[in-house]
Amino acid sequence: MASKPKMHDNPDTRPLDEVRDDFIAQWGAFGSQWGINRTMAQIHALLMTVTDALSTDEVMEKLDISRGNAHTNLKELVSWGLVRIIVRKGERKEFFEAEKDVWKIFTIILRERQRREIDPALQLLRDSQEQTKDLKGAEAEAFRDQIKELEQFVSFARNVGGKVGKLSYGPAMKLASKLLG
Amino acid sequence: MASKPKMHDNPDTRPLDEVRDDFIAQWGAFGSQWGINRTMAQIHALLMTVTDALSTDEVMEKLDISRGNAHTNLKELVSWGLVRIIVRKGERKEFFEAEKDVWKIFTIILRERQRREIDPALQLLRDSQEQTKDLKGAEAEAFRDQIKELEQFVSFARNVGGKVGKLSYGPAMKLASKLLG
DNA sequence: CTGAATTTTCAGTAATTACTGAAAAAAAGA
DNA sequence: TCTTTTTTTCAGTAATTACTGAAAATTCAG
Repeated sequence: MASKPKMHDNPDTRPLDEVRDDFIAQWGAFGSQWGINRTMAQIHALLMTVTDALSTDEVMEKLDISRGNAHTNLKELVSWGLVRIIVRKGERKEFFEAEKDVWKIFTIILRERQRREIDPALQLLRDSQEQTKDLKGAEAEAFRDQIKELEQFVSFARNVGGKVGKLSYGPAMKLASKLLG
Repeated sequence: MASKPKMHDNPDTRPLDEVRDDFIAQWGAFGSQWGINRTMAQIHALLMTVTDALSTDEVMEKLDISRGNAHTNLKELVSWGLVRIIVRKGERKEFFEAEKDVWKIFTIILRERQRREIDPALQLLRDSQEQTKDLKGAEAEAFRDQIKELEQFVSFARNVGGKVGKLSYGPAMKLASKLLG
C-alpha cells in the first residue's frame, strides 16, 4: 500500500477520456454564459472531439443524460447546422456527426445568431423609431436619437457580419491579416 | 360611448413612456438570450434612453423592481463600465448615468466579454492540449488536433477583437468600409 | 398487416437563476 | 457622539429553465 492506485504514469498527461470529460464539462459552462443550453454545448463539445459519429444512446451514455434531453439537443444542433445526421447502411438508427471545420462552425454560428437574434433586435429598434417619429419635446427627441444611433450601429455591424459570414477561410484570413499587420 | 378612451390621437405614434416600456421589456428579453441578466439589460435600456441620471429609487419605480435587484444590477453595470455613478452637490444619494456613445458601448462589451469569457475559454483549450500532449493513438491525436484548431481560431479571433476594441470610431469605420466596399 | 426498433413528445419534477424585503453596515451631517 | 440617510448584503422565495422517463408515434423489415 505504498501509493494510491494510478491510472497513468506521466505526471503531465492524463487519460484521454478524463481530459475530454473535463473539457466537455467546462465547455458546457461557457456555453451557458453565452446563452446556449449547457447540454447542447456539451454534446457539441463531445461530437467535435470524437472521431466517429455517435448514436443517441452513445451520447446518453457518455454524458449520462436522459433520452429526451439527448434527443432534443441533438436535433437543436442539427437545426443550427452544426451537426449532421448520418445514416449507415444496414443500421436502422441515426448517428450524429459534428462539423469539425472551425471556420465553418464560426460562420454557421454567426449566421444563425444574426437570423435568430440580431434581426429581431433590429426590428424592435426600427419599430421604436417609427412609433415615436411624431413626438415632440426634448425627452422624446433624446429617445429617438439614441434608438437611431443604436439602430444604425447594429445595422452596420449586421452588414459587416453578413460579409464576413460569406467569406471562405482563405479570403477571411487575408482580410484579417491586413487588420493585424 | 362611440369609442374606447384614447390617450393620444395619431394612429402611428404612441406616448413616449409606453414605447420606452415596450423597448425596455423586449431589450431585456434579448439580453437573456445573450446570457445577460434580464434586469441588467432592462436597466441599461432605461438609462440609455433617458436624458438625466437616475437614482436607485427612480430605477426601482420605473421598472417596478426591488431595491436589492436594482442595486445589484446597477453595480454590475458600473463594474462593466457601461454606467457611471454621478454625485450631485448637496444631494446625498448616488445617481446613475449610462454611456450613450454606441461605439464606446460596443468596445466596452467587446473588451469585457473577452476578459471574462474568451480568455478563460482559451485557457481551457491550452490546458486540454497540454494534458494530452504525450498521448498516442488515433483518438488522442484527433482530440488534440481539434482542440488545437479551436485554440488557434479563438486566439486569432481574440487578437482581431483586441485590435478592433482599441480603435476609435473614425478609424474603425474606415476599416469597415474597406470590407463593405 | 404485425411487431420490433427507433424517434418524438411532453407532463411532471428537478436544478438553476433571479428577485424580494428586511436587516445590517456604512456614510455623513449635526 | 447620536441620528438620519443611503448603500449593501443575503436568507428565503419565486420564476425560469432544463431534464427525466415513460408513453405515443413513427419507421421499417418481414
